[in-house]
Amino acid sequence: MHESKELERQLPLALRAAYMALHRSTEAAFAKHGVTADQFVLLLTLSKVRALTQRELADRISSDPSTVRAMLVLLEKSGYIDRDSHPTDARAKTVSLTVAGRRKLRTLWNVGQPIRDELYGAMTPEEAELLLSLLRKVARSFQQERSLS
Amino acid sequence: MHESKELERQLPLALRAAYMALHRSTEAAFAKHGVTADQFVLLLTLSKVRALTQRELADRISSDPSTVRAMLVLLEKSGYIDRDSHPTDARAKTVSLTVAGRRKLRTLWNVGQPIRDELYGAMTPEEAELLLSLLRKVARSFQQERSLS
DNA sequence: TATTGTTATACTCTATAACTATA
DNA sequence: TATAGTTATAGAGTATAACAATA
Repeated sequence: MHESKELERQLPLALRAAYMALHRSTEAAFAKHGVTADQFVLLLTLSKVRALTQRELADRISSDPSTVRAMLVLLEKSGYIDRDSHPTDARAKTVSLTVAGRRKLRTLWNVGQPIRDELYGAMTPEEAELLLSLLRKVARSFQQERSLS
Repeated sequence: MHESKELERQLPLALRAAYMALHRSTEAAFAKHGVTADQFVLLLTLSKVRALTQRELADRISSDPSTVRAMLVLLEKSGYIDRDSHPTDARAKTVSLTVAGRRKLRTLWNVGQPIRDELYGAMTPEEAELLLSLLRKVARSFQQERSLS
């Protein structure tokens, strides 16, 4: 009873603190490479598929079309992504990595390796697996709430 | 071997997705109350102690003095916090909640209850406890890295 | 009618560097 | 010398609303 009241307060703050720590480390590591942590997430998301529309991209990185556009404009200026007209939907644009974008992503992946080592060094593989599944439960619980409205 | 490579990629993204989902829900819930999710975290942090300096506050909410100052200026304008000169250190200021700030925090706590219900509804109390301890391990692993520099 | 993307706009958070005052 | 806070400044993400073109 009493413990759970405390837990209730601490879990959201702990989630924030853990993310902030990760985000800050990533931001610092990427600073000299001219890419933000969020831009890295966008590039990484693009690398897993051939191409996405801006709307799909916004959903996947937990953002919105307006924000994604602002990020894409910056990334396009840096030459890391292309925006082409969609083959079947004339309203949409397909976003994809350029060759330079793929190369940059490989560099960033290596730059971020010490951060991931730090992360996984703090727990066993079993704990990491468990954490992953719990985090997904958390994300899913809010997505359901979102789709209700 | 191969699974762990995938896990390695997914855990940071899952942490981000979970936090973003929480943050977005919180932001939406607080929007009509004129307070951001980050300001709520600041108020909540202040509520747990009598008073803090701006430097201490920055550390506790995983931020920096400049950002904290910007937030405090807004919160002071809204009448939720006071900044008084520190009793023994003339350089420092002590930040504390006003009566209005405490009242606002109570309101915000209630407004946020459905979000926490959503969060805890997605898992058992044991899982919540486990998630909390794993998130703390994550945060601690990066704090150590930080203090080395 | 609904959806994709754009544009304009405003706000918040972030972060660095130079600075003052104090320890 | 180091630290607490301020200030100026710039940039990046967030988000809403109005809009055009298309489905």
